[in-house]
Amino acid sequence: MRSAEFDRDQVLRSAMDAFIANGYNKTSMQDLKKATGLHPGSIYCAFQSKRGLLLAALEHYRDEKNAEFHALFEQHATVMDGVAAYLAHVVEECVQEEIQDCLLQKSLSELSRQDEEVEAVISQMLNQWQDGFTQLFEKAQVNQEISKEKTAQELSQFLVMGIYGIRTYSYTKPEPGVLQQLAKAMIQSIQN
Amino acid sequence: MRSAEFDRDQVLRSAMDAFIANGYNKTSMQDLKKATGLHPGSIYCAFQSKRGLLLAALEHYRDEKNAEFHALFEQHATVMDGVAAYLAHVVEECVQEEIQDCLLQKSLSELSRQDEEVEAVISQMLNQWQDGFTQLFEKAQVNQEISKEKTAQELSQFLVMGIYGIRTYSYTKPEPGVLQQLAKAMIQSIQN
DNA sequence: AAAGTTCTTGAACGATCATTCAAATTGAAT
DNA sequence: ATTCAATTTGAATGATCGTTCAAGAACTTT
Repeated sequence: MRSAEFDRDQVLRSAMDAFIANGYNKTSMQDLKKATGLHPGSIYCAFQSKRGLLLAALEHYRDEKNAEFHALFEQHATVMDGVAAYLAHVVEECVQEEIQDCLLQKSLSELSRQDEEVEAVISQMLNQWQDGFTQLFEKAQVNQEISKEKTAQELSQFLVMGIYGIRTYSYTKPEPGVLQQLAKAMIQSIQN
Repeated sequence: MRSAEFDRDQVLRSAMDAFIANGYNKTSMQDLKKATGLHPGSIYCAFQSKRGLLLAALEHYRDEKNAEFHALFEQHATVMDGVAAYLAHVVEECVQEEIQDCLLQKSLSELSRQDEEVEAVISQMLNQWQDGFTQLFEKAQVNQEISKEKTAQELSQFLVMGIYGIRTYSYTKPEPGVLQQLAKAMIQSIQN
């Protein structure tokens, strides 16, 4: 056997960035070659197709964000502190000059009516992500940090909706501070 | 002079549907020919380019939705009744089997980093739409229907964020009822 | 009815797309 | 050092893209 020469993580990170910047359909193999340093043949050898590379990039993105998620919530004593920090992080990503969309949200919007399998894969990833919030809200309710007026699942669904909304809102180039205000309003709504 | 044979509104409606179904980049001229009944030459004569057709379709969509907007709010005595009906309408669109995305939101997500002019045009349209909500909330505050704790603009921004979020959430194919619950939670958050 | 102008038609264009594959190169095994 | 198998390379492929344009059809005016 002879092992591949490229660094798989580095290639996937580059592919991720390219897909985020241009969207799936507008990212050509030439773009991917330039971004990853891999020639078409190598990409097809390693990932079967452009679509296969997207699926691998999606998994890589999921894993990266999952690690970020848990690292962030371990840094905060209360769940709501963590949620506030999480939303602040999302807003920070949105206001950056360099593109920092969510690969899952962007790909889902683009491909939801175009590729049922990719749609299902992304939906599952986003639901797993939401489940992470659900567990945190359950913990917060046990600790009497937040009320049990709404179920933990209802709260996580509402939070996820808000994050989708904030990310989309950022496309309309609002004045700086509007996104922070939206995040603040989301937290208030959850705490009531 | 000789007037064009096609019905402009009908052509734009067909183009709208095609762009919503496939996204801008994945809607080919062949698709548009099939959808509109117009041959490539006619499309280029009337709209300059595929991009020009998109811009015309966006305006048509804006006008249609604007009419819907005002018609709906005239049917309801209170502003919050109207908002509830509006959200119910959005949810209804989202759960339909046939595609009913918002052309503005979908196009903005796809083209925001790809075409600055289109991005600006869509952003302006969405801001106008938001301004409609702002005026309604101002009216509701004057009528003491809702509190003045938050400004009308803050409320409309929050509502628009929620609608973006609900539409995106619907891509993940949630159980029926979840979207209604999100809409209900949005209204509760606004009324507090 | 004839002429003139405009719209419609659809084939053709160059560019670019995702993908393939045979040749060249490389690393591991003998 | 030599052989073998795998990866890397990048040119070639067929398909499809948005766009153009010259010819034909149709409406309007004279």
